[in-house]
Amino acid sequence: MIDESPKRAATLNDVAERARVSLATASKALNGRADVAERTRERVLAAAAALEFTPNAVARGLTSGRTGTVGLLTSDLEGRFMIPILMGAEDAFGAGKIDVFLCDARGDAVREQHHLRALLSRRVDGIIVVGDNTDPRPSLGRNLPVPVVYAYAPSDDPKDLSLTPDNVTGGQEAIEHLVACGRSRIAHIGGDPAYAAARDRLKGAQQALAAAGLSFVGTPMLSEWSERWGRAATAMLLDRHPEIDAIFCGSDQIARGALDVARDLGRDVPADIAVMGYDNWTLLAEASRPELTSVDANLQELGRAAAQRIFDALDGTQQQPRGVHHLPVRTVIRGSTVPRR
Amino acid sequence: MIDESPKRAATLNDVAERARVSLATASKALNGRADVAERTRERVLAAAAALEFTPNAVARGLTSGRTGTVGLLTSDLEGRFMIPILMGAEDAFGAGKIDVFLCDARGDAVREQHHLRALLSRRVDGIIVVGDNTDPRPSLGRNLPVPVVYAYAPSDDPKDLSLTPDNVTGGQEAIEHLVACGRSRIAHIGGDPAYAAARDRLKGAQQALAAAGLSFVGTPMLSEWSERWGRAATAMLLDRHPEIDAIFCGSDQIARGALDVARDLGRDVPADIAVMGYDNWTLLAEASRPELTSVDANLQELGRAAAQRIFDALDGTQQQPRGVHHLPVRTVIRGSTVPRR
DNA sequence: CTGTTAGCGCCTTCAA
DNA sequence: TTGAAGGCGCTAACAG
Repeated sequence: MIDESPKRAATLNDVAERARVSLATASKALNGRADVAERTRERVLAAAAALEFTPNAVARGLTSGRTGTVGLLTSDLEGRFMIPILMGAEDAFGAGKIDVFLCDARGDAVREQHHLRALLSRRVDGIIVVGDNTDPRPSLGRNLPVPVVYAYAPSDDPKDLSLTPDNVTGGQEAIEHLVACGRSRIAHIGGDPAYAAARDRLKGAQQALAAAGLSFVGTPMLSEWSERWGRAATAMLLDRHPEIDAIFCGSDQIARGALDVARDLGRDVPADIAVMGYDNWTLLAEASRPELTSVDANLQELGRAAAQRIFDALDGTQQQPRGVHHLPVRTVIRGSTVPRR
Repeated sequence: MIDESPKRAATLNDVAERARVSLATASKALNGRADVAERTRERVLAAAAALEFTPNAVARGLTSGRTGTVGLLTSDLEGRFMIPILMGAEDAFGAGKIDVFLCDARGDAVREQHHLRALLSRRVDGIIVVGDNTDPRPSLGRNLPVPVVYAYAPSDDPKDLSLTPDNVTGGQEAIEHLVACGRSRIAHIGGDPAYAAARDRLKGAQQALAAAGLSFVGTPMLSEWSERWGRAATAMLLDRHPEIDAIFCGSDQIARGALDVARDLGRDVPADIAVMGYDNWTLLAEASRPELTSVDANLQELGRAAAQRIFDALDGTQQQPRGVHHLPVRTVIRGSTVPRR
């Protein structure tokens, strides 16, 4: 007879009774503790199996104080940056025995506060706050009862721990790569200058140019994180400065627009003009013609690191580090800067 | 003196002591029950506020049997389809007082089983299983102790409840739109025929064509869900059948490739050729030149619906529905099929 | 080795 | 209107 109705989950008590032992003994047996006779343990395990016993982590958490649970508080799930970070964190935790509460605040402070309360009431062991840009964001506050790590968007409170990609170095590396490819007449098309990301990448690029005894051709153009802007800016650029031999773009979307216009105008990439993107959004980078060289922020690694910090804080052995940490990026080279052999 | 170290969360007992009432009274006062004197209630609330008391949902769940928690079991977080579904579900739940456990099985059955155990041990009130394609997937099994809803990828067990977009109707609507735009020499470039999505969309398209007394120009070409394939197929198509006046593509990526090649070959879109995509991935659709008409699967709505089914099951009032439900799609019209005025 | 007992934090009867 | 007591499922001392 197959029971199709959802059944009540078996409890440790049920197991104990079936195995004809006390509740405590059943607990010990199932938790693999030494002070249980082997035969007894077998009986208990058999009973547990027969009953499809699933230990109640909720009850367990009540006693231990640990729930084996962390909160992931994002400000915009849709954002392209959330996902890899979230994956990295989920990955690092999933390896162990921790589950992740996902909360999307939709960029709304009130909703965020609401979710924070909910997470605390569920007694999460830690919280990761994920932003969708690298501008500092308001801190959740000090002395919360659990460790908090800010990922991508740093907290505005230096007492908090924040992990964010190193956009300045990213800009540097981009220019260094272009220079290494023999380019010297380089232009820049960036994203919205209201974003720290746009400014930091530009800053790094300018530092690297100066170090190489160069400077940008024309004024760096910052406006919008869009393909459309990439197209418009490239058209202007090639019109005013036909001599440029490389464009460093502030995002892959912008770069994609640049590629399209360069092609329309009959310029060969990378022979005439090298084009670099930023973010290494493979979906765009690998679908481009030619494929796009881009700077990767290692977001999955960043998510993993954030999870690791939570672990560390839980172990409590180490002093919880503070401040904003800038994590390394890496340049992924493809056909838009180096011709295929 | 500011305490910077994480502090122990206050318990109901602390509140009761501070308010000089019994634990039971404090509980009643905080839960807004009637049988508490107004002055007493005020004292309790004040004490709770002073202590920043956050009720322990874990302990509460122990007694009530409900944890106010559901599991979201995805097979591939990266997948483009997860996110809107996940958002819809998170949205629907967030409106109430339910939090979501996110688990990414990485497409691995073993890991999925592992996560399932974890979710059950945490006594989630329900589970949503999200797939990244519309092919039937193995059921988690019958008579689990909680309600389960399959989203996007249906379960292979008809006794389960599955919500999946109606790709056949989507294909129909696409063709109907093209026909309404006055096109009659229509070709199809689809994705990987190993996917039900590719076959279903084609099937719907053929039905609609037949209904209009038409048939595809050339043989429908199915191969890969990529821009590259869109480019290659379009080049072949325009070479063999220069007379075609519309291309229905199985995805926005394919359509994007088609647009690019049409432009390269000097064809005007939409004047000479109308191009339709599928999925309404705004990132691609709105960045195209011209912007791309596409079929939207209403995934966020689908996620919301899945959440709603969990709610219904929890209320327990209604009989849990079963079987595969095909949810409606909608065509989003943009410049690639209808010229801007 | 095994079982008894006391909580973990909260809610819910049931008396007082 | 209040408070004492029991229990949710489990673990961690202690005794036996």
